Amino acid sequence: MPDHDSTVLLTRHTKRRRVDIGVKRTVGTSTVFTKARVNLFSAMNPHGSDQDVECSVVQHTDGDKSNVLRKLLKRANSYEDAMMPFPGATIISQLLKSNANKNGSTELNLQAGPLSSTGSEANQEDACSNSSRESPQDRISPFSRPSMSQFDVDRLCDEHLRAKRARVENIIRGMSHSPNVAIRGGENDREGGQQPVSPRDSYRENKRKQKLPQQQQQSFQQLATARKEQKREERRQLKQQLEDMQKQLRQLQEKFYQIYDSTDSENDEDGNMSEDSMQSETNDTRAQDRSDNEMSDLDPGHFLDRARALIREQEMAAENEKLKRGGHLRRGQGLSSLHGEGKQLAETLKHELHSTMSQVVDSVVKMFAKSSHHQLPQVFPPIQIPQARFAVNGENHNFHTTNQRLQCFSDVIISNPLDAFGNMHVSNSSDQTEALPLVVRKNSAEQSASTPSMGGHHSSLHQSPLSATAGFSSPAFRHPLPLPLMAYSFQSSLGNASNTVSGKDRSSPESLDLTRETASLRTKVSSHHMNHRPCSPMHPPSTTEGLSLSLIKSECGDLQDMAEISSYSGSTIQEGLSPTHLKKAKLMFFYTRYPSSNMLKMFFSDVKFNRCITSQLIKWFSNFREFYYIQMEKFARQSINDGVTSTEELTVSRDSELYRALNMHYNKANDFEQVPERFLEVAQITLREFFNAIVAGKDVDPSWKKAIYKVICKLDSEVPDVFKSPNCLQELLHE
DNA sequence: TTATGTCCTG
DNA sequence: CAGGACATAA
Repeated sequence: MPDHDSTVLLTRHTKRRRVDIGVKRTVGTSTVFTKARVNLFSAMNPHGSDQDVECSVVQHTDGDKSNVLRKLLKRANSYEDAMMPFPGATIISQLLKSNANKNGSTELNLQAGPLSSTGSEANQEDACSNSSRESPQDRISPFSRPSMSQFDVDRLCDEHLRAKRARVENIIRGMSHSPNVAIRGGENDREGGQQPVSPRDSYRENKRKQKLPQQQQQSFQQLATARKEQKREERRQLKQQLEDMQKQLRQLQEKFYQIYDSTDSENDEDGNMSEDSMQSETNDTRAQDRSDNEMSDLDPGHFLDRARALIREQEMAAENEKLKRGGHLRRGQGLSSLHGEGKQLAETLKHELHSTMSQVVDSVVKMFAKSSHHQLPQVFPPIQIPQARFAVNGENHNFHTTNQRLQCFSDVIISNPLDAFGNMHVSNSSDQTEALPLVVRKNSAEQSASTPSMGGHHSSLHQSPLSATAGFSSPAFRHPLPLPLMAYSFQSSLGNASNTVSGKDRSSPESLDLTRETASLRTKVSSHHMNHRPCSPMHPPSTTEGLSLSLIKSECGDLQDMAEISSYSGSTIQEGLSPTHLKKAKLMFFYTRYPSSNMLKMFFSDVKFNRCITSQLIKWFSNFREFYYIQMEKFARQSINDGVTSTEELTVSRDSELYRALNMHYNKANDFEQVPERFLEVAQITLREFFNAIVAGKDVDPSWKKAIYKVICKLDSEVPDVFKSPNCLQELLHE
């Protein structure tokens, strides 16, 4: 039984019919949650022991899930944290690290199972480090051969091996500039090789080395050299690409500066602006020098860094441009023609710049992803480096495919789906037809640069619900103008995405809260239509939890509907209901209390109807009626209390308080001056109906209002045709 | 099942 | 005003 049935209704005068039926209501998880919250937080139900047990179980699983999520988030954060101190760290090393973490966590989670209470963070960390500590002994390579256990043979191989290993490690070190990874690899190395070893240790070491049979070693050598070649080749390609990019950028910058010059010559107040542009130019050259220097020691991380830096520079330039334009605008000294021209050019340039940068970043990322895809599995499995920590319970997971690794990688990165939306939409920026606010661009550009696996590489990702929603929302974001329903659609896309992503758990309290949050924010988004984020990114844990657990039941969450919505993005038909529509609906309520959905479609012809719009409109009128009937009941009771005995005394005029209350609700600004007389009549009839029913004591019947509703629904009048016009409000209010 | 409506909550 | 739970008619 739901809580309000048991608690609230006790104190209520009006009993709902389904109070009785309520017994039938299944004890769904959601009600259990509600109950659990009541139990846990209000301690209002000290005797519900059975339910408490149930609740604790459910709560537990939920807690575990959120633990997992928190962990994932934390890992994602720690990934970013780790990135920060080591800007030179290669993506590969980071990838390895994140994978180590990721694998550790997922493995353990699988082990522990969702119901286990041991899935605590500390436990995981312990297990992780344990596995890494014990891995040298525990690891069993599939290539190991028992016949290599002879001590002499080992010794013969030893030096050879050592040389090879040194080479391999050089390669790895060349790839990874990350100090921590390098150090860790070194530690591992010293552990086994360079320190003076006791016989026992050396035995252990030899035992470990047996895991590399000679044949394997030979092929490994070949692989290493082949890989070197490959890397050189890719290096060349990347270098060339970067040079091309830089060339393009320089050209674009020159265009920019031409504009600067043309305006600067006319205005000497822009000294600091020129300085800024100079600075960015010097930054550019300096950075270029640096990158040229590092070109010989190329690694993909630098490409990304470089790309990011370039984006920032371009954005700075663009911003300066914008500021300058603003300045000119303010001064407005006959520059209007030049200004318009320049602005247009600037817009074009900005767009070009942005799309170029996106392409470049994407291609670099793709390159990198490809190279890592090829190289990782070849090089790393046989080498004894920290991936040993992947081994859990003697099982070696070094042989995970790169796809898996990348999947994990991206999983961690996309821990905040909202950010992911942002990324998606910006990585498609070739579609972008209008300049987005710089802040947004900057943010997302950086993000897209820092999420390499999200580029074209992960084709499966593009089939995912996430991308579906992104694909849906990006056209919406492209229209900065009236998109009030964006919130609605956004919410539905969230609901849909999470629905598909993680199954059918739609009963967490968080999800409810999230829904409310989005709901309450929805209207805000409506009025500030460019606010892309109904859910604050300030609370990634709750947001993400809400998303993945949530599975908001969304009435319009069908892909079909979303496709409908998106397919209409280009037309003049609005995708959603605006405050204007609400106002219009309220005015229509003066004529009709029970509009049919067909009628609504006729009168809101400027809205693209789908199921969700229809139900929203219907809901509006339902809410209007609710208010209307509440007022009626209130005034009826009031008049009874005031001693009114005959319905004849009950009249509704434009002066009456009842009318004022209603008018205040449906016509707040009172700018609609043609409230039909019929409305007053209907209101009066309703009031009398309520009065009679109450006097007759019918209100003891839980459904006593139904009879009244039946009467009232027949009193609808025709809505004037003016309301069919999309601009009816202007016509109605300014006549 | 779906569409619609009501009641309740926030 | 919106969402959820539920009822009910079609």
